[in-house]
Amino acid sequence: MSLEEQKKEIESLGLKIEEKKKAKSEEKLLPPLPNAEIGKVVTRFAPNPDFVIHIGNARPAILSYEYAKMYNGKMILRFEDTDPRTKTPIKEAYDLIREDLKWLGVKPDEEYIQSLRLNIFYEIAKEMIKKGCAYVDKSGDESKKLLSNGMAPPNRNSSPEENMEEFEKMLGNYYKEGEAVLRIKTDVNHPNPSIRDWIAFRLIDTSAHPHPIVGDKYVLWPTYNFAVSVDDHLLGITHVLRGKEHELNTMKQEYIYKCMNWNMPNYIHFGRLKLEGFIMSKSYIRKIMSENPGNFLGYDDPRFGTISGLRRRGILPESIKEVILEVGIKIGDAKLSWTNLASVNRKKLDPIADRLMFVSKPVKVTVEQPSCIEAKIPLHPDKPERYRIIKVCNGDEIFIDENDLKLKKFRLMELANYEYKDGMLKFVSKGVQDARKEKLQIIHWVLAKDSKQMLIREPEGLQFKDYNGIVENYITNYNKNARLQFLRFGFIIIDNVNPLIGFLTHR
RNA sequence: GCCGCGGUAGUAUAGUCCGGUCCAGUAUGCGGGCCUCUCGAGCCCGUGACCCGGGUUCAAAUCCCGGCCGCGGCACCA
Repeated sequence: MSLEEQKKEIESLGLKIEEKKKAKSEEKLLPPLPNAEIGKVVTRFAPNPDFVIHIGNARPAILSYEYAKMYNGKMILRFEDTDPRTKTPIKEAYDLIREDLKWLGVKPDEEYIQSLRLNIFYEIAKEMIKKGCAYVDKSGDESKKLLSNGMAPPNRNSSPEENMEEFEKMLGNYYKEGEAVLRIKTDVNHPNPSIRDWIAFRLIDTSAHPHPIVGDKYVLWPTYNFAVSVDDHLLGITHVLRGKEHELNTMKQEYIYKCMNWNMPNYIHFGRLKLEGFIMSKSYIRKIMSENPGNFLGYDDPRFGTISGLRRRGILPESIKEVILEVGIKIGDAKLSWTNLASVNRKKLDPIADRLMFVSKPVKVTVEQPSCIEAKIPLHPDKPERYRIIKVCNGDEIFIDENDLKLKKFRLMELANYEYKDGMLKFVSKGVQDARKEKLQIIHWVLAKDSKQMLIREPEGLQFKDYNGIVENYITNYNKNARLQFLRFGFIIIDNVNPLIGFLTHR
């Protein structure tokens, strides 16, 4: 069978599995959304493009997409890149996030980039100033102090006209960073100090901190809560699915909706999602990568909990989707166990991964047998029509795992039964029945003259456990990213073809 | 410290709103068996949980109060 045919085969198989799984996950429906009407639900996934996304971000992304689909609505991707200074967006991150979403099967209907919408935010800000809902505050830390004591900053009662003039000055580069902010009038006595007249716009010196998309074109930038409220409304978002770290933001945003007389979307806040044993934190990943350059393979290092890391490790997007749907929208935190993800993934991999033999602790032994034997070994136990033939003759050298050799007597899978004596592998009998009768262990093996060296790396926390082993030469029929099962070893993914390097996805 | 929110087996989740059908379902893990020329998959059996203490009630995982534990927020970050 040609490689092309094989691919088709796998695809057709993969599709079947997909269908099977779909039927299953349709049984497990997501709970209904409040106030949701078929055809009218609009959700959004709004990442900050300052890094790649991880499995925790995948939760709002997948749920937003799935709910939109469930209600025949639409889902919007919105890049929230309104801080060129402390959370500076990375130019490449926009595409990397798009790629990760595509891989996850999340297909947004529309896409927006907030840094390209600043004029819209300015217009809404002006409306709010006219309505007396916002004011320009030039008192810096003094205002902060006053507010924390429940008192009004000096400019709080300026007229809309005065504020408009000041706002234009902010826009016109009249003030420097830190000299003026636009505040939303809330309640200076609100029990939570951070809600008291929160800041909607601040000045950022973009000549010193250029934005990756708009450079130094703008100095006046909206804060998260302002930009989010305006865009959620303007883009017609009906349901916001986000982490519980935003609960307070929802309260802040309410003031905008009230002032503008807009209807608030429905909010669903869920808990934090962690993947046991994986690093997810952007800042920590960045830190260890810069502290140990050369020790990590990139943001897609299989030891990281990033989407690209899991992909590179060999996890299937359907597996991620399945566990995310399983976790659902509970407010409580969830620690996904790796065993669980691995088990879900294994079941999806099992029918599509070809089986090959790889000896992780190879010992070379010579066989002694009366004649040549041809082993016809299926590439997959369920598909006996796809196979390779390995011919073994007297005097050939074979690699066997050091632990298996201790068994002394065993069956080489699909070949024959042998006894290890005097440093030689002596032929005993051929039939598998004999092996069964004697309860011989069936072990894997690799014919030396038909083999390749391969490095398999098992991610273990921040380390790799490396296996410098020997694999069948047949592996050259597969490309980078091919997923295989090495018999009695585990599921692997080919990361590099020359030299041969793979990652152990899981056992 | 202050504000808010949670706590079902090792892990994840169903049930909690509208108390009885829950001596708590499912998946995974673990133990055993079957099947299989893999230590994978599949099939079967088993194991294992309502944070603690009070209260309300004929009846509480479900309602109320207190405690303990955990999480989130308290930015000119998102």
